[in-house]
Amino acid sequence: MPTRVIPINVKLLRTACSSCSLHELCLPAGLGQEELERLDKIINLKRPLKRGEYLYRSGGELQSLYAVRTGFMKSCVLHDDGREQVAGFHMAGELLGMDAIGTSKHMCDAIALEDSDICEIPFGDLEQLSRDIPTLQRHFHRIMSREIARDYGVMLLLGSMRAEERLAAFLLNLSQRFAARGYSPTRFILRMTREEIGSYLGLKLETISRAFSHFQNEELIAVHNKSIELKDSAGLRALIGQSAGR
Amino acid sequence: MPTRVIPINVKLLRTACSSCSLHELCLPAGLGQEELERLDKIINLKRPLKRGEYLYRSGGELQSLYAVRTGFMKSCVLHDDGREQVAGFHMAGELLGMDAIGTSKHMCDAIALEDSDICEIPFGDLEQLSRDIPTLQRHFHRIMSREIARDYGVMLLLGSMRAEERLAAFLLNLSQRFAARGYSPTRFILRMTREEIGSYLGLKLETISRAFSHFQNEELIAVHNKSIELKDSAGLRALIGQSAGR
DNA sequence: CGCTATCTTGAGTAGCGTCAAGTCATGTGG
DNA sequence: CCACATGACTTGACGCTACTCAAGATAGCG
Repeated sequence: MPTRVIPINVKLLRTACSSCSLHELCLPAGLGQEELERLDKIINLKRPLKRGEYLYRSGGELQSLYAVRTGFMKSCVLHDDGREQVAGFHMAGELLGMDAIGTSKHMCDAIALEDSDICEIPFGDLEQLSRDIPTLQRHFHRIMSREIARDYGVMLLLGSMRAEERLAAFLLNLSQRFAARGYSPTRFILRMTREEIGSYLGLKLETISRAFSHFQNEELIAVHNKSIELKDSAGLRALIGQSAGR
Repeated sequence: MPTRVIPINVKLLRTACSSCSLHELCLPAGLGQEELERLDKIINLKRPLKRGEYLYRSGGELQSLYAVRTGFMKSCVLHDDGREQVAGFHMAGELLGMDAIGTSKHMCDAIALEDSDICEIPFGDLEQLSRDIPTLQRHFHRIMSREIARDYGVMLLLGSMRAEERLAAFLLNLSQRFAARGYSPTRFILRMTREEIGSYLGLKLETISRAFSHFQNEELIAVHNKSIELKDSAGLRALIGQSAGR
């Protein structure tokens, strides 16, 4: 028996938003059947990404926006001097690449943290279609706006929270996003390393590790390697804003 | 002689993007004459804001987006626990309020840092019009995307730069934005307090003050109260990325 | 089964925050 | 026009948080 999967013809592969369990979370939210089919026509399913593979690279030309269908991605901003920072983690139903519309060049790398399926949405087609379908236009604007709102939240976190507050906020945010996808809000697997969490939160990996240990001692969470159980979400929530803050 | 200016009828006041010196920086960039006139029809000039006045408040319903015509604004994100952080400073030609499209509620306060004139763009009208005018649609998307890209830059700054790097990056950013508006890139007046700069950069006002003094000793800048002269922009640029970084 | 990446924990330190005192600029009312 | 009040800024001394460096444990992968 062959151990390799037969290669898939990328071009011909058609997703069907209409049959995707995420369609109420993702770009097509709110569309009717006929509109869904029109959207389906412009969307391609990319070759699945293996863990560690790039979806796009900083500096690359914007072709498409991408939606995570399954899996887990991160985006990393790069500074000239080689510094690098995780700007976001993306799970199923979330849209990537919107930072590139302004300049037509991606300003970050997008990398798979686990094997992932990605829907490709050619941007020109999307703009065209959203002129015809006001609901789609409206929802696309909402998605971009939510990204801005999320960024403001991260800025608040980075600029005014101390280490343990940041980590608590991060865990609660993950929990809420898992819940929205029908997964347990209290037990989940971290797809990223301590270093990546640290990078996202503006902290060093040792600080993340210590904070995990401390939360565990306080019985707020249970950690075993990458698996997390939130044992006292309310406690975590209470922890945010307690420390005087900067 | 009356010392008070005669009140202006807010509703009837019509701006004219076509005659605005900022129109190539602002929303109408790239539009033709006829399109400009259609955009003019949906835009109102608000009553001028006095220093300290709110343009909108966190939690308020989204009605319109706003463009700064003259003056200087800040937006402040509020955290439940009362913490507050400056999320951005906005100068002429820049658009405010895009964070609210996702939820229909503003997630920050917008406050005038000096007397300012503001153009009001009813959001529903803008969506409508941008379906008719692809150039406008495209440019609106670019503006939202640029806001996302800017936010990523701020996240990088907050997450991975030390105090003096942050301030240097901030000064260079202001310089470049003044230059784009035809003002001197090397001499300008800070419209905000040290505390507001600190809040934006995730630092305390004392740290800002010390960094200014240090830059002055190094002859990178000259500071007198709120007026700044950049004496060695290259030096400031070199300073970013030198210190080991986090 | 061994190699490597990842994680944990400890000890020492640097950078920035905190607190405090004092200067300076701006505006107000007498 | 000056005296005074107020807010903004500067500077110093000290302390705490999170970083750095280092050693060892653990897990995942080939």
